[in-house]
Amino acid sequence: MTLLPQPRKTPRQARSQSTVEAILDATARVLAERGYAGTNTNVVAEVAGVSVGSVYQYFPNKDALVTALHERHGAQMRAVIDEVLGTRPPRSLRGHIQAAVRALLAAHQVSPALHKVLEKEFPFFDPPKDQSAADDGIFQRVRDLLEAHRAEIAPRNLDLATWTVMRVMESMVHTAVIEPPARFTPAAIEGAIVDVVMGYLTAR
Amino acid sequence: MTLLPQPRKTPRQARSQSTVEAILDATARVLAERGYAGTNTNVVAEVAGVSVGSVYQYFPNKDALVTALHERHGAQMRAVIDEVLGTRPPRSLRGHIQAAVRALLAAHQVSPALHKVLEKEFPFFDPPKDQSAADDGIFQRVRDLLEAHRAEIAPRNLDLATWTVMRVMESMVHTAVIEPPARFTPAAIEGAIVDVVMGYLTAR
Amino acid sequence: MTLLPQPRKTPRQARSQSTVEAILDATARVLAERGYAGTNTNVVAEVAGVSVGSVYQYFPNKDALVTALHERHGAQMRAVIDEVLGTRPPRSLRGHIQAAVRALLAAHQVSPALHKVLEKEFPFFDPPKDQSAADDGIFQRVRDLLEAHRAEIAPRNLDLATWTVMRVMESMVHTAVIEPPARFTPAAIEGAIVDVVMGYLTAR
Amino acid sequence: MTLLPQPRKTPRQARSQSTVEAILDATARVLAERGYAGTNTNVVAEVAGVSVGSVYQYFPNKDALVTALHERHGAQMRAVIDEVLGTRPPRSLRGHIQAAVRALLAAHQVSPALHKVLEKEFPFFDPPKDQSAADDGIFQRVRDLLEAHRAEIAPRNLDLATWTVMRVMESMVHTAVIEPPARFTPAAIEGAIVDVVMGYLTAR
DNA sequence: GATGAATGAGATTTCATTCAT
DNA sequence: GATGAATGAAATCTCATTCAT
Repeated sequence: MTLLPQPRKTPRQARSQSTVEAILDATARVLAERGYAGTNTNVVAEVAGVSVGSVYQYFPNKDALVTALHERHGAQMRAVIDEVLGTRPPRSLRGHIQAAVRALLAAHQVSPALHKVLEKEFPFFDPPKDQSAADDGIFQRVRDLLEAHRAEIAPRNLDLATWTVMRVMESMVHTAVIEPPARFTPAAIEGAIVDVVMGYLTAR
Repeated sequence: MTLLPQPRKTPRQARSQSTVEAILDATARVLAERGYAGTNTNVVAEVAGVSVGSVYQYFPNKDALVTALHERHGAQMRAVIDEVLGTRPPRSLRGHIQAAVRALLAAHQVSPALHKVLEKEFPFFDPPKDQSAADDGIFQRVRDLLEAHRAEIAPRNLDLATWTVMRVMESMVHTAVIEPPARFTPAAIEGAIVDVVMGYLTAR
Repeated sequence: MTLLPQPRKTPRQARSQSTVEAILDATARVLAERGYAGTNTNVVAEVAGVSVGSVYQYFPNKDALVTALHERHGAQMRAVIDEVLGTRPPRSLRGHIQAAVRALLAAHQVSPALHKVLEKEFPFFDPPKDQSAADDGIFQRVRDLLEAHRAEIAPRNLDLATWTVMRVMESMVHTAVIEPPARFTPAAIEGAIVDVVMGYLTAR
Repeated sequence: MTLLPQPRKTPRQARSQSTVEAILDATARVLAERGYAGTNTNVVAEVAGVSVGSVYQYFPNKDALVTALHERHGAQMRAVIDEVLGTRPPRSLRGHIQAAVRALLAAHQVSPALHKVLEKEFPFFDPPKDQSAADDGIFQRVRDLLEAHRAEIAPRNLDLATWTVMRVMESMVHTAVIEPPARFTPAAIEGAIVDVVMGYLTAR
């Protein structure tokens, strides 16, 4: 695959900081409203209230915009998980899983249209989950949780279990956001996701 | 929602049949190699060894190409599931789930790159889950399986359980294909997916 | 340095042959009238009476246009020399040199403005004179001439003499075309160039 | 013809002096490395280690940069010739020509890449040969040389001879720098250039 | 039916220049 | 004086689609 497009330069002055924010926010809005194909740098610049040139001042090309948004989204999701699992006093295993699923679902409700585009249209810019340092942190968090409840859980390979739990949560949340089935209530879906994770962890 | 783009005409002659096949195969290859954004009708025509004009003879526009490809893929996946679940003599519940997961994973090994593109773009039980007859068929197959094992399974809402099982299988197979974690063997991953489904179904 | 930009595809049909000609002629006119900086693909297309797309059908980028023109120019100049030196019955050495200089100067009078641009603005696209096969032919022609008059000429290294004669003729013709000094008549300049070449060849 | 772009202001302070030098040096480097088309003010500023704004402090526009550079180069070349021809005690005619050719070739070895760009763009005895006082000076120097050796030389029109000698030297030095033929040694090439000039001057 | 040259709207991208800080 | 973020006109280039042959 190709390298992830990188931001062209890191802004130092306050003015450009806010320009970058404005550009990313505009990208999010345009992407959510018009999809990837309908998104172009001129519209992004216009919505951001800057000139096209400014977009290219900070992002070498269109895809770098989407990549940056992806990263921002990933960071937000990681923060959500991190906060939920770091709760004191500690909850039960099911309590933690449920809280995490609920928080993830909630985080995706903010701008479901954006997430649809982001998750559906950009397989290739998804930074590989395996090596990223940021992801390692969250991996460790989840692993610690399983370790703390080792007595209750069935899977013996904790690394594999951690990977599986994370992937199930992530992919099921995406599924629920991208193709919400009309016949089931959000609560029912949330419950199902929690049941899947708990079923796996506490299997007979 | 707009209607799905339809093939412009249904070819009858053998020559046209093979032209359509060649175009679809080329679309698959190009999509796999260059991603959605990098795919264009001229390249597809070239790879297919036909002229652009011929592509437009059979497909009204670019999206119809991808749609048709996706339908072909969906049909293949449905056939796989259909065959596995229709096995006589019947297997155990776990036997069926395991066979289905294994068959899906195997089907995806043929051209993982293509599936990466195709399934992020369109989950493979598409088109639109709720109405499609084809999907209903597979949904019913899975529901029948759960019904037959109703005594062994925990979830009481069979519709929700069917949806959940299908989504978990689909999304986890995608995950395994799209971001195969190097540290786990394919067999371990397959086992984990089966454990997730079975854990959910046979929770305490 | 970088590779020379190559034509994107070689046209086969008669229609596209004439399109390519039209594009090159338009490039020549625009380049002559507006210089390199003032030349852009849209104007070239417009002057050629085709769409921009057609320009890019045959030339991968703007520079390829200029390169192609360069090559056409080089081929024309080589043809001129070739014809002059191939004359029967053979002239005297001075007769040949004078005919060649005169022919080169005449060839450059057709579109001096174009040649100014072509020679002044495009150092890097000048195909290296040393290895090119086309140039070898002309080199040999000149060398044969010197060989035939070996008795009359001073330089003993015929290869070096050939190179020197060719370079002097070429560069002095360019100089005369690009910066014609107002105080000397064309005939005087032509005479001076011939004197330079002959002086070198028949030095004491 | 338009007037040559002039530097916006003449810097007096030492700091400004060195800024201007830095900008010109950067222009030279960028021009040498990326050619005229690849040169832009932002890159020049960056390489010079100053801001774009500072470039515009001293040069009204991009072309003024190249013009200034060219003037610097021309002045250097003129100084070289001037020094060589002003030598005391006087040498023979051939001695002077040879010294001039050698000095010019040496001066060009410093940064051949820069000279490739610069001199195709602007011959080094520019700006406009006919009027410029600076050029008149060097023209006069050469003319004086020929005058001093009038008895030995063939051409009777000394103005034309001076023009011719200057153009031959200039264009052959360019050729030698821009397309150095690998099969001839630098000494052989230098010899050939001297032979050309001397052959012309001392023809039978 | 098949071809592929031609189209041209519209996208991406560049860069000389300005001007608020 | 110096800075460099911002500008935006104008350039380059792409590609879905058409249609004469």
